[in-house]
Amino acid sequence: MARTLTALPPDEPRPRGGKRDRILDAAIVVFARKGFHGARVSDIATEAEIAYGLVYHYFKNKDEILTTIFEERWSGFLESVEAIGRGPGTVRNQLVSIATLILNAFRLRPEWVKVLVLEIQRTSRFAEPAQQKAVRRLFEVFESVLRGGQDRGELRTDMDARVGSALFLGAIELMITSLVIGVAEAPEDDAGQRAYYLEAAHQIVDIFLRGTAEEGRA
Amino acid sequence: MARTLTALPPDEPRPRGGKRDRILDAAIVVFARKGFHGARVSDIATEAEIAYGLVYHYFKNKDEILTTIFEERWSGFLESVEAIGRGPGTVRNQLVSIATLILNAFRLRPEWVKVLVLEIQRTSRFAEPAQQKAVRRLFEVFESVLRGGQDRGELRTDMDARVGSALFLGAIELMITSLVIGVAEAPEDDAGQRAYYLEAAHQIVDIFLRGTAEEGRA
Amino acid sequence: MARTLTALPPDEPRPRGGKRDRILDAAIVVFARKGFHGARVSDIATEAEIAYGLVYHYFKNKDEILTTIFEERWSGFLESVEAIGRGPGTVRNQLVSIATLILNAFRLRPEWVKVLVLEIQRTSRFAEPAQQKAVRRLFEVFESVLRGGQDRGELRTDMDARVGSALFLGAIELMITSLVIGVAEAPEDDAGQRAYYLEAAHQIVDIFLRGTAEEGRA
Amino acid sequence: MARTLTALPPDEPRPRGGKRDRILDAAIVVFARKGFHGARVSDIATEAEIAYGLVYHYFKNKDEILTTIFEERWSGFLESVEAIGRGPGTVRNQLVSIATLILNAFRLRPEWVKVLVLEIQRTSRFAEPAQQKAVRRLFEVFESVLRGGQDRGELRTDMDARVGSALFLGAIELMITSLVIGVAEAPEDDAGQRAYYLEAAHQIVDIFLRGTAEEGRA
DNA sequence: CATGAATGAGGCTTCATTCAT
DNA sequence: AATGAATGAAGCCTCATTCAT
Repeated sequence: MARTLTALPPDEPRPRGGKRDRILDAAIVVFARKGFHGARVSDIATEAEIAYGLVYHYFKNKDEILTTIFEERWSGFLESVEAIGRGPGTVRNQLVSIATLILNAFRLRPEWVKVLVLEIQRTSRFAEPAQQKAVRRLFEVFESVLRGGQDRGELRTDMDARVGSALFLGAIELMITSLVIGVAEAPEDDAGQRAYYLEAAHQIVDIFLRGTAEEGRA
Repeated sequence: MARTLTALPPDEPRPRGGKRDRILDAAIVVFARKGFHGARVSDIATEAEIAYGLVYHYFKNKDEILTTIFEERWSGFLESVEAIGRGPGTVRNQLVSIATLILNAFRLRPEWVKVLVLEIQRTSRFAEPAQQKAVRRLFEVFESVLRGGQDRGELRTDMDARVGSALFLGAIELMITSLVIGVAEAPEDDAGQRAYYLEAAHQIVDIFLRGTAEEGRA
Repeated sequence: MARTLTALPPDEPRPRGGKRDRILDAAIVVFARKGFHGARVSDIATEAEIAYGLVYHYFKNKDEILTTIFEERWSGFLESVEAIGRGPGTVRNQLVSIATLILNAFRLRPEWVKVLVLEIQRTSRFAEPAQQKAVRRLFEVFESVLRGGQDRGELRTDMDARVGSALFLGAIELMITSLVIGVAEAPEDDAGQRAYYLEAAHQIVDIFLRGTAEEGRA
Repeated sequence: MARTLTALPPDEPRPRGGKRDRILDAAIVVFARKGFHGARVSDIATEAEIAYGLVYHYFKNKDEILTTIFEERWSGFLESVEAIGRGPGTVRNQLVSIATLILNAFRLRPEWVKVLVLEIQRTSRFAEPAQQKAVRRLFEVFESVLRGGQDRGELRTDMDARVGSALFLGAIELMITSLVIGVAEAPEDDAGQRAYYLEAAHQIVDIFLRGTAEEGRA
C-alpha cells in the first residue's frame, strides 16, 4: 500500500505504521466523504479507531491535518510528474503518462484525489503562500514539459504554454470532477475501469495534440 | 426576472426592488469572499443592509440561499450558452463566443462565477438530482455545439464529444480557478483585462481546434 | 354557537361576530393542538384566517390572549356552577348536574376544556393573583355545595369539604385528562358519547356518595 | 441505579457520582421552577454547576432530558406502587400506603412530582406511545389493587374499577396541583407537614371507601 | 381596520480544543 | 502515549413584536 499517489520508493522516514498515519489516512477518507468543513475531528478519530483526544497529540489542529495531507501527498505526486518530465520519450508519450498517472491515482485512491482536487483548494489555506507555490510548481513542471516538446520541434511554438497547461490539466480535472459529482459514470468492474481511464487519457492527449478541427478546415 | 450572468443590470449601485434580491446579491458577494461555510448569515444581512431575521422571511435556511443562487443564476447562464449554440456561425466563432461569455462574466462579476464554480460544487447540494441535472445540461448543450460542428464537417468525427467538452470547459474552469486562487494574474486596468481575456479565449479555441502538435509531426 | 362552556344567555356585549372573537376561538383551537408555548401567533392568525399583524390590534401580546380566554370563558363556567349550587335539588342531583356540565362541555368543546384544564394552569400566569383567585373561587363554590348538603343532613358532617372537593373535581379532571392524552377512549358516535359521559357522571357521584367499600365491611 | 421517588438518597447535598445525574437532578429543579419551555439549557448547566456544552455530551437535546427524567424516575415510582399492590394488607391499608407514598414523595421532593405531574404531560412527549404506555401502566396497577379488594369482598363489585381509579388518583393529583399552584397551603414546619399529608391520605381513603353520604340517606 | 414586511433578542445546538488522569 | 470528559465560543434559527403603508 503505497502512501503517495504514485508508487514511490518506500523511503518514508515516518515511524512504523503508527497512529499518525492512521489519522492522516482516516482524514482523507472522511474529508472525501463530508468535505473539510463537514468533517468533525471526532469523525476522523472514529474512522482511525483512536480516541479523538489523540489527534491533538499529532496535529496542532484540524487545519494542520489538511495542510499535512497536502504537503506529504502532493509532493510525492509532484515528484512523479517531474520524473516523467525529466525522462525520455516524445511529448505524446509524456503527456499520456501524466494523464494516466493522474487518472489512475483517482481510480485507485479516489478519496485522495477528491481531497486534493476538491477540498484543498476550497479552504482559504489554498491562499497561503506555501500551498500556492506548490500548485504553481505543478504548472511550472507541466509547462516545462510542453516547452521541452517545443524545443524538440514536437509542438507548435506559437502555442502559449500557460494556456496549454490550463487546457490539459483542466481537462483532466473536469473529467475527474464529473466523475466525483456524478455527472459522468465509469464502469463498475476493475478491468473496465482501467480500459476506460486509459482510453480517456489517450483521447485527451489526442485532442490536445491534433485539435478537434477537420484537417484543412479550421 | 432573474438577473443572469449575461444580462447584467446597467450598473445600479443598489438593486432597485425587493429585499429578496438584495439578499441574494449580498450572499453571492459574501460566499465569494468567505466561502459558503465561512459565511455567517449575519454577514449576508449586514452586506445586504437588512435585519438579520429578514433573511429567514425569504429563505428557509442558509442552504436555500445557495440553492436559489444556483437555480436562478445558472439557468440564465445556460440559456445564454444555448442561444449561442442555436445561433449561426462556424464552430470556431461559437466556441469563441462561449469562452468569451464565460470569461467576461468572470471579469465583470467575479463573485458570481466564484460562487457558481467554486462554492456550489463543494456543498453536498451538488449531489442533489436537480443540480446534477442542471450541470449535466451544460455538458449536453456544449456537446450539441460540438456535434453541430461535426455534422457540418468542421470538426473531426473521430473526436469524442464528451472528452472534447471536458477539455474545453475544463480549460476555462481551470483558467478561472487559477485566477481565483491567485496562481495566475490578470492585468489591473479594465482595458488590459478585456484584451487579456479575449486573447485567452482565442488561444483556448485555437489550441482546441488545431491542437498543439507541430504540423505533420504528431 | 354558544361562546361559553355552557349555554348561557347570549348577552355578550361583544361586537357582531367580529375578528376579535375569531382570534379567541382560533387561539383555543391552536393552544389545544400545540400548547401555549408551542403555538405561534402566526398559527393563530392562520387558523382565524386573518393577517397576523391584526392580532396585535386586539391583544397586547400573546399572553393576553390566553388570559382573555381564561377570564371570558372561565367566568361563564363559574356562573353556571354557582347557578346549580344556588338551585334546588338534593346534593346528589346537584353533583350529577355539575359533573354532567363539565363532561358535556368537554364532549362538545374539547379544545376549550383542554386549554382551560391543561394549558392555563401550566403557564406561570396561573400564579398571578387574579387567576389564582378565579380557580379558588371554583373550589369555594363547590365547597359551599357540599356544605349545603351537610347542613341539610344529606352528607356526613365528619367529611372535610376541602378534601371532598379535591376528590370530586380531581376525579373529573383526571378523567378528562385521560381522554385528552389518550390513556382512555370514549365511543366515536355522538349518542354513544353522550351515554358514556352521563354514565361516568353518575358513577363518579355514586362512588363519591356511597364510597367503594362493601357495606358493613370498611 | 435510578434514584426513585421512594428510595431517596440519604441526604447528600451533592450527588456523589456522575455529572449525568447532576444534570438530571438540576433539570428537575429548573423544570419545576420555570417549566420545561421556560427553562434554558444554560439554567440547567448553571444549576448543575457544569459547563454548558457538557449537557450535550450526555443528552442529545433538551427533550431527551425530560424524557430521561420520566423514564428513569417514573419506573421507580411504578415499582413502588406495584410492590404495595402485591403486598399483604386490606385494601384500606394499601390505599393509605399508596396515597402516603405519593404525598410523601411530593413532600420530600416536590420538584420531582411537579415535573412528573405538571410538566411531562404538557409536552407532546406525553403523546408518545412509550410514555402513554407508562402512564396507562399506573392505572392498570391501581385497578388491579381495586379488583383485588373486590375479589376479597372488601369492595363493592358494582363499582367500576376504572372510574374508581380516576376518582382516587384524580383526588391526589388535584390535591397536589392545588398545593403546587398555591390554591391550597400546607403547614411550614416539617412535623406539621407530615401530619397534614398523613391526615389528607386518610381522609381521601375514607371518603373513597365510605362515601360522603350520611348513612341511610343517599 | 388591515396587511405582512421588517426587526432583533434569545435560545438551542455544534464542535474544535483543552485538560485531568 | 492515550483517553474521553469538560469547556465555551460561535452561529443558525425561531418567533414575538413593531412599523410603514
